[in-house]
Amino acid sequence: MDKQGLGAGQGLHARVLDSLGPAITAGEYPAGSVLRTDELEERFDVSRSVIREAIRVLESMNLVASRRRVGVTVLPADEWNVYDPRVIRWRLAGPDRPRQLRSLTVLRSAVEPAAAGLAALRATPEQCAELTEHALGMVATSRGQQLDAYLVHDIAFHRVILRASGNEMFARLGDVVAEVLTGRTHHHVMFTDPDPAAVTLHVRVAEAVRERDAARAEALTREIAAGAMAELDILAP
Amino acid sequence: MDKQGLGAGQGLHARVLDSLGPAITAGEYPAGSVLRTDELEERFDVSRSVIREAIRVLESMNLVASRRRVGVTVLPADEWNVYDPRVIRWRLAGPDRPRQLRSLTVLRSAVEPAAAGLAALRATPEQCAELTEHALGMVATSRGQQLDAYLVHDIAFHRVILRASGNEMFARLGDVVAEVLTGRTHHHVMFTDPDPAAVTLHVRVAEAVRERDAARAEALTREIAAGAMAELDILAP
DNA sequence: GTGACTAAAACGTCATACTTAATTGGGGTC
DNA sequence: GACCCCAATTAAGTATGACGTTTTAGTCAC
Repeated sequence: MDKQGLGAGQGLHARVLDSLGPAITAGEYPAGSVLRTDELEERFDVSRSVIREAIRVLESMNLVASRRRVGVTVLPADEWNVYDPRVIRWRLAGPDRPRQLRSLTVLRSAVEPAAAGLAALRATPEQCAELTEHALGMVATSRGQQLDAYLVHDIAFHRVILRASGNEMFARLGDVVAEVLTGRTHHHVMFTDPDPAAVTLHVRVAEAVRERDAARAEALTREIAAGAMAELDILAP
Repeated sequence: MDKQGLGAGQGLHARVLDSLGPAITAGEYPAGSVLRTDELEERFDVSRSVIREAIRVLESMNLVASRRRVGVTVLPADEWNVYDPRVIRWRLAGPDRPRQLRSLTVLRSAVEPAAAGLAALRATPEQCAELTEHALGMVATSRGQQLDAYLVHDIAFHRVILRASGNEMFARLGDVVAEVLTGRTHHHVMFTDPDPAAVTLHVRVAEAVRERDAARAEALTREIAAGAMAELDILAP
């Protein structure tokens, strides 16, 4: 997977970050809470430079704001850079994971159909092949408790769609989709095999893209998205 | 506007950041370029701490990666955290502004209709009022070279829609939309008054939301988005 | 030619001294 | 008693020197 985000990278500042970030996004420090550098310094038993660098990163995510004479104050949640991959991951690991999963799924539902439509227009032959390959992979692993293998193909499929759209903003949501799909499989603990209807839809999307049928690719992807929302009891708008 | 992003905040590290960030996103340092801290230290005439903190922030945006013995290397553009507000602003200020504007407009076109649909279901009476107020403001300022006043209402209108959707991921795109709209007005230098059709559409969206007609709000917003894409010669999918 | 060992280069960490800005509170004036 | 101004305090910001760690590259022996 990706390098940043998971596990305490290397370096002390990353360790501090991976302790403070989740704590803040989990709401352990309510908005307005104050962190003092020297207190953290003692708490983590590291030097000031390390704390300062961690704080700078948190500040760049808009999780905190640092002001002289007052300290580092935690910002309200609606100011956080919620598109930052690490913030997303921290929040998905924390208590408001369900809420976060819903938000992200709604975002997916808006973006992926559009991406699929564009992909139908712009996908390269290689990307079409990848798409077909992963759709077939999903079919092959859709029965008999092969959830992990299925997940791999599912993630890859959506990643290719987003990348093939040719839009960099869409492409960058690949990690988000991966997190959501992983979360769904592992948390919502699906002991049951995937919905066959969803599997079929993926195959048909791959077909539509291959045939350059943008409208159909978009509509089919919208159906996939509707299914994902239904799973989370989100009313279909 | 927002605190972070514009102008060299306060503090030396912010000044370094506002010099390096735009340079990197502008492609002045091709992917793989190496920056050495002591070189930067001398170049900006600041201490190591300052450089290191700036580097940490660039690293958190995935613009660079720092490795021992080799230095700070610039990452390829497709790894950047393109949703970071500062990255967005830097890129909009740089040479690939047109490309960036297109990407963001396509993103808007995917997100805003969905947001409008949700807003119709969830907007509070206050938000409905704000919406109407800004739509009327747009009407009032749509003639006679009042582009700046018009822009204010336009931005506010779209911000309310995104916020009223009740989805935090959508809400956070308010700044992006603001940048795009501002960019369109100031760069694409519109000497002409806004398109009357677009103005009318905004009024009708406000109506639809007030009347809780999600489908209509979504469809009308889709029309607005199509107009924005047409302005940039993006083929409507 | 292959292997291991060594040396150097760059970032990473620590400790400390000093600077700057903002808040607080006291004292003075009206 | 209310208000304003100034100074003291506090915590972040900056600078600097020393040392640790990792990675690359080069050399030397076999």
